[in-house]
Amino acid sequence: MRDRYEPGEFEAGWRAKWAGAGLFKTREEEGREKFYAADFFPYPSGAGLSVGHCRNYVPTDVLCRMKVMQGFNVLHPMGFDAFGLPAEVEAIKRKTHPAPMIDQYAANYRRQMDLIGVSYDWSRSFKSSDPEFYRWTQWVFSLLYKKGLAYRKDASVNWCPFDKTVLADEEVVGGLCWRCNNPVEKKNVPQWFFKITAYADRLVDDLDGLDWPEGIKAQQRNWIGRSEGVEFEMVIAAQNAGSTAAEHGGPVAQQPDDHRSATGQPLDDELAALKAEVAAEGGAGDWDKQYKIDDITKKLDKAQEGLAKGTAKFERAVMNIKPDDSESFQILEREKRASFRVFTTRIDTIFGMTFCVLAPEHALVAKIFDVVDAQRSVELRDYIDRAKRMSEADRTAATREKTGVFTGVYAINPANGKRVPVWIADYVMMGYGTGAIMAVPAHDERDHEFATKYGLDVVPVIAPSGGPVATDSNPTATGKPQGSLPDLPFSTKDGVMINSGEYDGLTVQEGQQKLTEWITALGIGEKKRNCKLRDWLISRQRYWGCPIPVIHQADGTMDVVRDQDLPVELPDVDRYEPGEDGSSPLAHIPDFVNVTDHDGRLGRRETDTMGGFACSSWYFLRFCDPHNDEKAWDPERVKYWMPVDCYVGGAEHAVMHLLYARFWTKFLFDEGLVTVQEPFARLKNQGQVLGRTPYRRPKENENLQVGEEGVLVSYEEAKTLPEKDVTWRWVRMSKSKGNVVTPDEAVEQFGADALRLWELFVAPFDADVEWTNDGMNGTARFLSRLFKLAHDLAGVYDRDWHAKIAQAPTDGVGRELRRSTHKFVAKATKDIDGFAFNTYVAAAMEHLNTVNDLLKKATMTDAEKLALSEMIELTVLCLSPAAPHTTDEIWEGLGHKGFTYDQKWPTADPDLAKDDTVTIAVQVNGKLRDTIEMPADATGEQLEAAARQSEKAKPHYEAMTVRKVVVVAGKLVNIVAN
RNA sequence: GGGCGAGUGGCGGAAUUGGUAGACGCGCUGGAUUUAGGUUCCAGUCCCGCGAGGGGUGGGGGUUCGAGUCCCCCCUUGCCCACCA
Repeated sequence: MRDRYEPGEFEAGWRAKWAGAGLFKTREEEGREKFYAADFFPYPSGAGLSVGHCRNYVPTDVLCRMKVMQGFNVLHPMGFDAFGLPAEVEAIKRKTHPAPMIDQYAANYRRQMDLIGVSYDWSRSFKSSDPEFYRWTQWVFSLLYKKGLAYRKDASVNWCPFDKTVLADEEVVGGLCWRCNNPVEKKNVPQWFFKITAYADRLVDDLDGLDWPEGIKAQQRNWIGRSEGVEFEMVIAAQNAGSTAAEHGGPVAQQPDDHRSATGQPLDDELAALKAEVAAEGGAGDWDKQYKIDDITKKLDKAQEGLAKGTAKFERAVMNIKPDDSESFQILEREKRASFRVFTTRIDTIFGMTFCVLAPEHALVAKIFDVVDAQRSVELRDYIDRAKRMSEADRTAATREKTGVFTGVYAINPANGKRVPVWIADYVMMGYGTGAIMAVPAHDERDHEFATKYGLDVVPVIAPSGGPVATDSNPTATGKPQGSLPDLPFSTKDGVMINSGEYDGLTVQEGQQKLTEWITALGIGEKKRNCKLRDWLISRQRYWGCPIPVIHQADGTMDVVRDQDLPVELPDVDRYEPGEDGSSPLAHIPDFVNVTDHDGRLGRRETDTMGGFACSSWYFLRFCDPHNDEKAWDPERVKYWMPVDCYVGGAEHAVMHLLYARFWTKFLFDEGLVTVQEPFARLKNQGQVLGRTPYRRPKENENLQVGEEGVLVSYEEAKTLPEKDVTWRWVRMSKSKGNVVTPDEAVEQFGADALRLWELFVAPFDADVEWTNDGMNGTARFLSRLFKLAHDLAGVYDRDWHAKIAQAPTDGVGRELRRSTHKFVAKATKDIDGFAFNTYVAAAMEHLNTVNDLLKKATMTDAEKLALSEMIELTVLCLSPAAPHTTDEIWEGLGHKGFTYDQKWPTADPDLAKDDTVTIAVQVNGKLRDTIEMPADATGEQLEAAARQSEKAKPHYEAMTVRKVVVVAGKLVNIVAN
């Protein structure tokens, strides 16, 4: 047996033997538990793998290898996310076709993955661009289409003029394209969407049951952005066409409204009972009951058609418009109830509404043109046109000052009957809620900024908790008004209502409930949940993607391609560049476009393709049954393997891939095609690997991009520059930064197992790493020590140790060896399961150090020889997942045939691992003064007695009175004295 | 601005979850072996102090017999989201 780690001599040989034996072929044997682990579906970039990718693949591999040894049926597949923009862009740049290019890149990825010994079952591998795969992507599309969850509509979409493609919302980062960082524009074209919003509630609610990093769950919740509030109707009041700006928001005489009377309508018993329950519970927080109440209320309202609308109460509260003879008013009258709806999460602040804002795209804006004078109409048009032209980036720039324009019309605040001016401003987004808001400048920063700029009223209606504050409507309250309110605006929910009529004094929570009840009873509003999440824009006007399987008929209708006619194959063409106008290249291929459907009708194929995230939304299902050409999968196979027990990849996919895959899985669950509602039971994000990257100072007259602090240079150039002009920064490894360390070079220099161990050991799994090769010296050294130890013990190794060791004496060095061995077995098992790979490797090193120390004391008794046999065998097996080449080499050197991968994972004996003496800390007043060795099972009395004997501790309390002695079994004795 | 996280030797990081801070490794220092070393082995390595001892986990307070760990305030920093009503 070799006595040192010489990776060049044996590692490649073992990889060949593993492949030859089909070692990593998935087993589906009866009577074993299953374990499905997957790494994120990688796009095979031309740059190849870096040591950063390995930080994803090696830990998963270690876990899978242990699970195999523990007797699980393990599914550990790998495939390639071949379709999509990155591949197409690269192919265009290299003036080649994406298909052969991707094949070449994927082959290189596979070569590199094999090089570091990852145990993928390549017999299950596929690329998303294989027709045998995307046939079923199209099939899922057709299922979604049939359920109304895939639809086509004209949409203002994110358009990247540089990449000439439409982007999903998730692909727009700060108004810039996620791929090329160019500003994204708005463009109005027909597009395909998946109705992910229909699943928004479940996508939020089901996060709770997932073993995922909390940060990722929070990001998904935040992205979906569910919020609960009230949506209600605001009715337009007119004003004189020639009225002055001074009238904006000017107070009008308040009508003595009786809000509560509106709730006095007859209620059915159930409703009354529910309300009583809510009241009994303190009245706050129980949304489920609230929803029930709302439901019943709505039904009641419908049953008694017009109850609310027909009542005088309603007329008084809502149609409280000052009679006025202006032409505009008459038009509005004719329109009958010109109105708009607003959404608020703070209905409790409704009395503080001093104006309303419509998004420039709001439908009501067109009507307003008709009722305002010519000059104002020009102003409005001008503002709206400018808003439309503006890019998303400009419009949403956080630093931008708010702009807006008064429409000339007013709406009625239903709470107090006051007229409030209606403005148009682009800080209100058409895509969220109703595209219109009630503005409460006292308690909303954005509204406050706007109100300040345009001189609109600010009326505080909440006083933070800490005592009632005197107000107009409650002048006798005990608190002093002056200085009691913090600077406006503030948005606390921990406060009481003021300036709110009969609601004064209620807490925010009480107010929300009462006002919601009131506005619901009034019939102009109801509780509502809103989401920031929008439907998933899936179509791309690009070549390199999965074709959307739809045929447009001559009569303007659409048909989805029949299952038996799938796949709609991507035509093999020479030219596939996108058109300048944003049209799909497929649209220019007559053979593709013109189609005769199964009924013999002439039609036109849909020429859009799907964005790459469609493929990655179900590939993990295909791995369960990858070669099925009858169906996308056999439900039995998917039922067996799903869910993915452990899913590993980078945190950058927190919202896109992971949200889409969850959506498809839920949809397929609803269709009865899969048995799980969630695809990934456990998710782990590895930390990023950063490479040392040189930047030089900008030269004179050289402009830096915003956010850049220097000019990126190559290592070669950095060497030629004076030291003071170069700053080294840690930047994520990428080809473009020139800071990539490849596994190829690391394996060449240090060996695959040294690389694997270093990937595990370098830092906690989820921590970012500033990569240096130096550490691999340490892991290679460790492997050499392991070889040396095995080499030296080969002569005493008795492979029948197991049968004999029970009879051997259990004391001295032999006992110590066994203790260290079993401690390591326990630690390795626990740490691998817990993704604590760094401490797993550290424990192996510590164990080896202990063994080497013990060996110096050993006299090679029979008992010691057996303990050493056990030690070397179990140590090798427990290191097999991390350093498989090395352990197989040693295994063979010890006289075994086959692979450690096929061996049974050792089980630790807790009795053997247990210490029989422990070091007890002797503290005086919490300060360490001495340590004493005691039997592990010593009683508290014995510990205290021994501690009191300590000569080192005595001087520190002799002169004092001992007040108490704290004894912690197995840990310490603390003598408290003063 | 919001959400989540993190601050421990020269460096990466350990710490049984409130119980001996610095495991393990890198680097460094000294020694041995070697023709040589990007080799191997041995010893040392938180700071101050000759010493007994003292100080020490970003800073300040608190709870406790005892705090890296829990609570409050502050500072620094990473990532994600960002006019979402």
